[in-house]
Amino acid sequence: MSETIEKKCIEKGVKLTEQRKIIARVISQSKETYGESDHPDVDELYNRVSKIDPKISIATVYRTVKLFEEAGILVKHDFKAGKARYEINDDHNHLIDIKTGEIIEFVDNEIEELQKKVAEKYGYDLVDHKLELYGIKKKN
Amino acid sequence: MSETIEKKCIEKGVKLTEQRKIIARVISQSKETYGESDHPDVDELYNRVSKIDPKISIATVYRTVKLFEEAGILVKHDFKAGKARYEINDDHNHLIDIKTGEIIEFVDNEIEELQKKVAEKYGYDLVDHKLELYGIKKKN
DNA sequence: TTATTTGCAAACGGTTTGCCGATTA
DNA sequence: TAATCGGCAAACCGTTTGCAAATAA
Repeated sequence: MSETIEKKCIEKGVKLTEQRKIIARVISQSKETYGESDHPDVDELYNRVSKIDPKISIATVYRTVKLFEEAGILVKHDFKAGKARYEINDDHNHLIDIKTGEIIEFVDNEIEELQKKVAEKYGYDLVDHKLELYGIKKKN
Repeated sequence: MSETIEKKCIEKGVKLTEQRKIIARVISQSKETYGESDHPDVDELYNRVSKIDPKISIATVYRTVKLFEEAGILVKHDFKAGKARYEINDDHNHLIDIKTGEIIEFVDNEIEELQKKVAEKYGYDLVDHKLELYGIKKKN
């Protein structure tokens, strides 16, 4: 599981340097290591990467995530503007707990279908979409 | 139509100064003046406001849109991170043309319903949502 | 070798803030 | 009058970039 990004780099012809491999692994393993709702920002990524190789600079982290994004390997989120988060591009949506900040990932095919229909209706081909739900946990 | 924001300020107990009135009007009238797909960023807002009263500072524009947002009058968007846009909070979604940047507003009750269902499913009350579709215009 | 990548530190750009005089209730 | 607001300029902070050294093809 945790070499997904490296594989995709090879597929897409992205050169794999030592630094990029380390960054790729940190991202790939983030959920396994930190739990399902882990969505580290670039700074946090940099912290984790630093533990493996303290010589990697934050500029390299920024350059690398941007590179991976441009290759379609990662997607960028701005849940809270001013601090970008990147994660593997596997096309799910987010339900965000506005009290705790917890992030739940979900997929819903019905919604997906309707989105396509809306785009069609306006004469567009849907190439991407972003859906974020913000909620408060029910007490029961 | 174009005093909506002022009315809401009164309802919500937001003090209306001269500067705030001008900013409110510029926002209220943006679509009438600049067309349906007008989504000015703060800088552009500042430009338009300056034409009415050149003494209003950009700091005031920032403080005011934030104030209106906190009062629930405006919503903030970060379509392209790094440049916030504010518009009247009337709960529509956006279809964005990735080639031209054109922004189409739409509402779809079916999608809305499904969103609530998803939140429910995870034990949440939906309090807000953000849906952005990115598309390319079909040639036909 | 030739091209690409990295680390460093400085620059950038949108946004916020401290100060203090002006305005408002 | 007491409290809030607004203008200015400086600070802030996430992100990008120019440069020279290091690495890869």
